[in-house]
Amino acid sequence: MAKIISTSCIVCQNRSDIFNSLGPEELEAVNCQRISVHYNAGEVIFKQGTPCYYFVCITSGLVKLYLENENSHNIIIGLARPVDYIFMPGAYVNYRHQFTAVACEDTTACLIESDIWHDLIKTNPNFANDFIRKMSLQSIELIDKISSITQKQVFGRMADVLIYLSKNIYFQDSFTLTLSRQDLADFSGMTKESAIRAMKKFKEDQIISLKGNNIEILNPFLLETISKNG
Amino acid sequence: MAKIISTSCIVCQNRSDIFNSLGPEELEAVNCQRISVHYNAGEVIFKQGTPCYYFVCITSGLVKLYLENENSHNIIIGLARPVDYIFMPGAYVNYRHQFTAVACEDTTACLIESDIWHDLIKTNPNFANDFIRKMSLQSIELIDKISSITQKQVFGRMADVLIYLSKNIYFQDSFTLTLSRQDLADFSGMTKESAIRAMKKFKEDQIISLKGNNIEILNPFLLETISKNG
DNA sequence: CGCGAGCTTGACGTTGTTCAACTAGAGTGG
DNA sequence: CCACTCTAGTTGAACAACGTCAAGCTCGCG
Repeated sequence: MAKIISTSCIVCQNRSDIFNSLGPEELEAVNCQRISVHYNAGEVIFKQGTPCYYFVCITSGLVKLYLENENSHNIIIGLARPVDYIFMPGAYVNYRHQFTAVACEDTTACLIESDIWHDLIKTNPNFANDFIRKMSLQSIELIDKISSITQKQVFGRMADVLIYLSKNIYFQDSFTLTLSRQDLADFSGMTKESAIRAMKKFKEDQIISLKGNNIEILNPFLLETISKNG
Repeated sequence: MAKIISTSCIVCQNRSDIFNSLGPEELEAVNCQRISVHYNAGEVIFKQGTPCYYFVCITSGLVKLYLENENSHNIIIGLARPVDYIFMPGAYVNYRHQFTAVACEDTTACLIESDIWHDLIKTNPNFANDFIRKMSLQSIELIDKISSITQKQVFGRMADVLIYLSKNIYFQDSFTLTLSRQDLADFSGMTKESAIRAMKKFKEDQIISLKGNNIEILNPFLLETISKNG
């Protein structure tokens, strides 16, 4: 976790889409203020329940967002990738983090003070509009997660997770997992053992190929069917 | 489902809080355009998957918002009460309803065109700010729901629902349910039978009194404990 | 080569669903 | 006014899905 040097927001290639509606002066204001940080895999970016002062924009790596529970297993409610920022519902409500963020891979992120963010919302209607759109997308993802976890059984849930990973995280049918089996389990709301058994079944049925952390979806159509039928 | 006459938004007592940041001209613009509608208990206000043109503000009654699933049971993701409006994440994304809304009691609502709403967001920063705060609250509710349903067993989940109803819907420890047992089950992500058994247990343990649809929480402290321990 | 963390597998137990039967109350038509 | 029906609620028994537990495995690393 060390501060690193990086280019200005104005020319940054890893800038989140949300900043596209900002003019050069606004971007410069963000740039002056931002803090760029490197996290090693496994390091905590922020903890559930702690105050939130910063918006976190991911410029490289992969971050898991999960709900902690002392009595029970954790549950991953989302992943954040480069060109994404981490949505923070608490930033407008109780100024607390609702969930914990941990780097799954080595990750770099820019921290942007929420004051600046709030100012931009108030002064730039397009930024506000894009922000609302992003929050809406996030709500839809949460609703999808509720639907998946409550209305489907293990195979359907695991199918959802594999589809999500290939479409929204790795952008390929074939990918090398940087999440552990425990993470997959937490993401699909089941135990590690159930996750492993579900994947084993998919492998036996030739729906995926699975060698260690290398996954290839061989039959996306069947996987979709399993996802649909629960 | 008939159009009814009602007072202007400017003096309306049942107006949603979100409108507090509007000036008289803005309120008048909303007023000119709004459509007031009465729904009988059980009537559908809008269906999951259909286009959304209106924001729905509840002025009386109670509305359940739920995810439909042909293979599986429905799941209620929220309730909307007077002085609330129904959040619609689709209004900024795909212009489709993500869930179905059905009146649990006789309900009146004002429909407000989303165009007006979008204009207000763009022209009135305070309105935008309040809207973002409301969406944030909604996200937190969804996260809480995920936490409740995935990290707790039936008793914990039912405790959550009873606490939610008393604190956020009926505003009393003693209330007459206008939701069916099936609704309670859908709200806590379990079957009707499990819901009934959980309530029966609470009754036996003197945590609640239960006569038909009349519920009184006798031991809120114990109920909180059950909620915490899952 | 040995250690340890994460992964894998099987046996078993628990939770909660499913199914089927029964009850109570509300509405309907003879 | 009384059967009749229909729906929501209730209960018990059987069953399936999934979690728990314990043991063994693999692979990277010192």
